[in-house]
Amino acid sequence: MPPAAPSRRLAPSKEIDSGPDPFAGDGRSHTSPAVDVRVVFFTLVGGRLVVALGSGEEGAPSLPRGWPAAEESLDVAARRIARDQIGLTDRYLEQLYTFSVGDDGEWTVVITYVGLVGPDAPVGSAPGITWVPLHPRVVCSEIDSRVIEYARTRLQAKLGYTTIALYLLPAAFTFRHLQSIYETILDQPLDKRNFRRRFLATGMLERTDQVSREGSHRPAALYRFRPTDDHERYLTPAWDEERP
Amino acid sequence: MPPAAPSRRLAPSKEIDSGPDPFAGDGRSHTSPAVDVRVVFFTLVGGRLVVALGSGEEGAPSLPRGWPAAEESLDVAARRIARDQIGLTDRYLEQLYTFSVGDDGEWTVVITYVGLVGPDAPVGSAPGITWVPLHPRVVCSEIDSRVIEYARTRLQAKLGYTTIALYLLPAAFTFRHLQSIYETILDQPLDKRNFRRRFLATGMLERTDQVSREGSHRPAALYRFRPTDDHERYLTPAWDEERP
DNA sequence: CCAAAAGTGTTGCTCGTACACCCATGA
DNA sequence: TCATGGGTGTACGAGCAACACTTTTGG
Repeated sequence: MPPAAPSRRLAPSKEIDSGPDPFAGDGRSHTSPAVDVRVVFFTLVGGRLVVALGSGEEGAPSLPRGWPAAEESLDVAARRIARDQIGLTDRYLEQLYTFSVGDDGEWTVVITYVGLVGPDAPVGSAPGITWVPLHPRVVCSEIDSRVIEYARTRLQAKLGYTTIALYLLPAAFTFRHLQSIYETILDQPLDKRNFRRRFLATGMLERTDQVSREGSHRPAALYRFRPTDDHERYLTPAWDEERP
Repeated sequence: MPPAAPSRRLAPSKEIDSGPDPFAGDGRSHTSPAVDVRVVFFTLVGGRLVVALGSGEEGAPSLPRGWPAAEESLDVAARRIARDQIGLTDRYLEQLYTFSVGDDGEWTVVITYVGLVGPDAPVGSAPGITWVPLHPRVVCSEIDSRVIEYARTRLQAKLGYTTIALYLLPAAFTFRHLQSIYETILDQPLDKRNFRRRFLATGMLERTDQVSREGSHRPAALYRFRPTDDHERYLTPAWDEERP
């Protein structure tokens, strides 16, 4: 790869380590970009993965977004956006990626989050939010579209080594339900017996004494996740949390 | 979990989806935080993992940092910082995490990167940069210290399912050398035969016809990585790349 | 010939996968 | 009694971990 031309030097490079001070130097009022936070919230509706979209500037669908309040932590800002715009109080939410967009003079650093909600949450009750299926295609901006696609990829990967599927389920659920979530997100069929065995082997599930009676067939036992919270968090640090 | 008190409303919450416009609303000149980019560069020196530190505001050691130039992409900014401050032109570099710090009125969004350099790079030639071992402790700010620790954790994890060790090695290396890198970073001894077999099984290595003669014992064959670049990149997208 | 690191195979176990039938229920 | 999904066990193969001795060189 070419060693990034030494020409264009918009930021002072002499300072080995001056603290960030974007208002110093040149005459411009700010060299600092805008900062916006966007959340990609998934849930499952009718066996399809759907994402929450609001309506953007000209009514075009776009990811719910906002900017952090003064000195507000990013995680808190993301949760606030989820609460105010989608109506979700507290669900799985994880930072995804940060990048900058800056073609048209609107220079913005975008911090993205992925979230998951289950059917117990009031999906559908937020005004201005529509939940749209990922297949065959989500119509939105190019950038939002790539963010959503990346979020889905990460979700898929993470399903392999965590139990975040928990967040897509109601408190009690059948094995069939659990399996269908994996099948939907991984987009491949799974063997019923192997799935059941492996999941039981983890010891994360607890069989309740209730059953699900629906349809003219044998009722299914309802399970729930054992209340050990060592799911989810894996590599993501707990920084930037809950600074009131 | 408590549903995040509805009190504190520092940012306007009425807007369902106004685009980011940090200069709107209140009378303050900017609600937008400063943005700074910090890089955590690791290498191995004498079998120890070391990190590149510059000297910060009051001469205290701190991670090399800077802020992105106007409309400069974050990845490009991180590479520029690595080049200008540490003297590394092009090495492994990956986004780590973004968080905000904002206690003292200095409100800053910090985007962190992890990088790796091998012994072929001019480590030690950059003025103002010192490479300090991670053990027993790195003396620097609390925040930088946590960033470094998280970077190390991620590096460890990633060593398991990628071949980023490649970036810590010279072009040709012995099996012992390769293994010692894994042992250093994972901080555990590995079985010589199993290690060799598994690594050979991946087909990523190529035996050269050269040997390493050092010490009064049998010379070791030198290997190199086969030039297939499907190492490293796994989940991290290629956004935000090389926008000149 | 001695020290010191390089190099090499086999075995048992664990885990994942493939696969087919009986069970309980409502209609 | 029939249709429908719920629930169960086994056998094979791949891959990983444990483990010790011979080889090649320099001094």
